[in-house]
Amino acid sequence: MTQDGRLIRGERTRSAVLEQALLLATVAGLDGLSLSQVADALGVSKSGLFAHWRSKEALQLAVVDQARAQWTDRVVRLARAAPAGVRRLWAVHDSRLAFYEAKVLPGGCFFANAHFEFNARPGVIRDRLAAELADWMAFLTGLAAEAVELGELRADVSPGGLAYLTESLGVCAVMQAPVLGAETTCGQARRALHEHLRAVATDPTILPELT
Amino acid sequence: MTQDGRLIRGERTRSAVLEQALLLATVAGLDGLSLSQVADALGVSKSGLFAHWRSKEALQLAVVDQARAQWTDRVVRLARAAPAGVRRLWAVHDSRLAFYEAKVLPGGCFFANAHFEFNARPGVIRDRLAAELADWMAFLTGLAAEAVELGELRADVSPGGLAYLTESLGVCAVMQAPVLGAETTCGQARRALHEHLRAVATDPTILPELT
DNA sequence: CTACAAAACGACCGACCGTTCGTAAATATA
DNA sequence: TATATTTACGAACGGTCGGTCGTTTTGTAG
Repeated sequence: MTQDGRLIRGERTRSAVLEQALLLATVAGLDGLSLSQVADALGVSKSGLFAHWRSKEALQLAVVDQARAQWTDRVVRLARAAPAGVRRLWAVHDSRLAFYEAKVLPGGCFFANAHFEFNARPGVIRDRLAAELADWMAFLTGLAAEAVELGELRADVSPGGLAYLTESLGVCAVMQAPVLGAETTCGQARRALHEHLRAVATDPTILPELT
Repeated sequence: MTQDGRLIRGERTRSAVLEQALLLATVAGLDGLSLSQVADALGVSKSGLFAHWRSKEALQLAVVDQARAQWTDRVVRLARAAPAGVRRLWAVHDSRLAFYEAKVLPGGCFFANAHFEFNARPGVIRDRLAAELADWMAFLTGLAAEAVELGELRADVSPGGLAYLTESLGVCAVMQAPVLGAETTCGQARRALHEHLRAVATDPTILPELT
């Protein structure tokens, strides 16, 4: 290990592997991910991967971390710029759809893909994905509850129900993207939540107009 | 071939294989499906499968047919009993969620799983899945349009938007099922669409109460 | 009973999988 | 420069995969 703060060699390849593995996993699936393909794509040896992770499963868990970090950076962080309440909830929805439209990941959404892949496969990975989903839903529910407390949404709005609706529209958008095109389906997801929020907001003009 | 109408041996094993393959595919994925496992589960030889389908891909396409037939029988057919219009749209949503709750398929929803699995994998299977999804969305949109024409929904309701919302809630329900339990998540999906339909219906009492 | 065709089988193939292990190169410390 | 440690490598292993082929069983028709 170096004494200064520079990235040592191992850490550089480690993050390069994770980045590449995330890309491949969103296409081939987290389980369908092939260590040979990851290694070949980076020009490193397959056996070298086992110096960083003791097994394929350990690498898969690290990929989940990588996806979470990317999601936090590209979706959650952007939304924190919006003022708390209904506008922040909308910002999350919007930047999430923008993330899909930007096609950062060739396979659409890592978490959606992984959830359906491990739906019926108990184990460490499914538990981890479940925890991530619970976190995410709690985050959305918290945003909705905040909007109610601020008086920006009608008092009879259920934060959990609104979070569920928001998540539903996002998931469906990425599912239909390959069929209808990401722009079309993300547009539908935007319009649907926009209309719904305007309908349950105390001040319908609080949201920006949809272009 | 027999001269009477009885099922000959080949057809019986053929349908038994498809049934078993559908079960396994919803867990391991349509691509992760193993011919050896299918054969072993039925006590037949793997090589015998190639007498019915020339390749794994051909079997996979047949499994899609099988899933479609099951879906039509367990979801669409039930809904046709409801009167046309908003009540039929609701019946589709309700029987679909009941199908999930009944846990007929151990992996949740075959189509949802398959869509996310093949999201970024062009080819015959993805094209087929895309066609199925297009059919399904057209079906939902038609139901919504019918409800508008009958005057049961406000005239400014977009049939496509309503269909998208309905599909979203269903997909998200099956995605979250392993985390929160199918009953909880299907309940949320029911409540969400029920509220929405009551809000946009010309006569809010047209739908049955939610128990 | 014989003849024939549909159906199923067992053995085998090459390819790829995740994993192990002994060794060599690269980089740090002294 | 010499040493120690991290990092990466090539070769090989057992196992599973989809797929092929020749043979045998099964069920019907004549």
